[in-house]
Amino acid sequence: MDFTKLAELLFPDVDKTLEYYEELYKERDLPEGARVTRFAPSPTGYLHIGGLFSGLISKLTADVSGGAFYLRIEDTDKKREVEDGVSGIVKGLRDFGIDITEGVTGFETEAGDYGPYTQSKRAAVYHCVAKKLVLDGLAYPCFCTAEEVQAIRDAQEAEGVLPGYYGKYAKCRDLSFEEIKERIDAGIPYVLRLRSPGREDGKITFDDMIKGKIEMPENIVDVVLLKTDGIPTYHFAHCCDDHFMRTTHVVRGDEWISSVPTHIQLFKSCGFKVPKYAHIAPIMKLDDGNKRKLSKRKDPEAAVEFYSEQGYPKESVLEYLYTLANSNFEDWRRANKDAALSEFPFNLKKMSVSGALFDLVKMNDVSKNVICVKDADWVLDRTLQWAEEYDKEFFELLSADKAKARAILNIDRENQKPRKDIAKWSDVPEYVAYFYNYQADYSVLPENINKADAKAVLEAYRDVWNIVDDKDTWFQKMKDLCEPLGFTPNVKEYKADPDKFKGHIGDVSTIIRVAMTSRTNTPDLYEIMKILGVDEVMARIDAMIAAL
RNA sequence: GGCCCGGUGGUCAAGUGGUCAAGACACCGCCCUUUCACGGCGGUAACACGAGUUCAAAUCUCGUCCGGGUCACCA
Repeated sequence: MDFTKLAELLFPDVDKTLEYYEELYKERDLPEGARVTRFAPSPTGYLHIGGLFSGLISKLTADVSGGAFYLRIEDTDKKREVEDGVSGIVKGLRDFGIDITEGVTGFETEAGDYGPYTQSKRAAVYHCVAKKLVLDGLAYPCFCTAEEVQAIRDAQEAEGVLPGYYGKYAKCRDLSFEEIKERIDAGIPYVLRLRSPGREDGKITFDDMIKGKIEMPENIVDVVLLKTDGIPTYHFAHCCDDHFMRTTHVVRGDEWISSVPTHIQLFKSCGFKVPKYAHIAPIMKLDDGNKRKLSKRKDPEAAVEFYSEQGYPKESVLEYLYTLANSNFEDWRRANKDAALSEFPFNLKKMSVSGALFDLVKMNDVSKNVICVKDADWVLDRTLQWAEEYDKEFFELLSADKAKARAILNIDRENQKPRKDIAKWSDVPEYVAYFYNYQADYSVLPENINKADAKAVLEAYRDVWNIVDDKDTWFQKMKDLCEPLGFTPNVKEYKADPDKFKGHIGDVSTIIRVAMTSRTNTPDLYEIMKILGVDEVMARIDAMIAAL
């Protein structure tokens, strides 16, 4: 067979050579050891938390090596296409700290010397490589219909042999030039297949940077390179793009691991250098006692949007993802409380081999630690940003009196003992609720406190409280209340002989706390009362007295 | 089913032949305390199972079981 004739028949429009592209997309000028990585999602408009994770790992891998990271859009599946599926992804990445400086940067925009970075715009490159493969006798057109391919598969299943288009089952593999030309002239659609050089019982080993050494059967299947419409399959596009974009390390989800033999074979067939692979385990969820991948359809927390809606600061999401990525991150964070995330010595080799369960409780803890050390302005600012988008009513409420809002959020903040009340901005409305539209609920008063005693405490307290008191005076007055009413200001004394007292200072303060807030757990009461103001404090005390 | 990968407390996990098997979250208790918190200290709780190799196995080998992934003109 004259492959030159075949190549011309199949690709009459390809006028460039491989050398042309080799020259166009030069080796990157980077220091020794620098890694080039990418994140390459489909433009579904939806960013999965697993995608964010994968993108983050990819970027970190490049960053710690002084390399490059870019975003490529893999839109070779027309069926999946959605209107502008790119912006949502770019925004999602940006919202959580991954700014794209190379590759696709938004709807119809991109940056960098290795573009276009959108696969649908790279047909010329794929066809050029495909032509070369045909020229080398490593690819051929296949005219089998979907039904025929399925029939082959069914027969193989019945026979109990490896399913797929290969060897003696590959009906179109050895068509003559004339047969091919006849069909093409007749307008019969065809795909381009790899003429796999794999041996039936060949083995291939490769070293995955996360999973380690893996041995697998060599690929023998004549995989599809170009679909009927001339668009490449993932496998072929991966090979061409990662070669010409000069990717050195392919970081991707481990669902790809089983196609590595195919990919390595493709790279070699094209005469390209095989990149290093790092396959990361997916983020899982516990469902009915079984682990499974977080699912776009079933799990709201799978979408990155969820974290925006809930109001998790991007810093928190990032910190949590870091803890999943490298388990020594938490130790590092404790030792470097103020260090920027970028200073963390991320190590691809320390990635977990199997999938971690996503733990929202842990995530909340991480987030509380992030938020508790920030100042009130930052907290107010972020809360307002969140509320403006997701809780308009609350936004209006806070905006109406920012000084008050700031004062509330500043209670017990900016001191040595920060509270950890807020994990996400959607916690704030509830957290500050008793300052606005107060609905009293005295049922929270602990059962060990007698109502008559509570009433007595409140009646006595309403006469002594004074908004101008400093904190020591304020507290002293509360203590002074204790003994005349049968309580003790000394907790130890109470514990030594509980029967001697009606309660201790903690109970007294709880009574007042409940009157003010209808809660038993709040930040500093002294500050709360100052913010409420004289009228409100008196009104709330009176209201509770009346209710008891 | 074939082929890969994995199985350490409820969760995330250190661990690479010799440790009374780290640490974090969650839970419980105590302490501190001028309330609430924060913090400190302590506790419950794990090497999937069975054989081997070895003086010695979470660690190496084999088998079993369980979990995950993948077998497209989807990525």
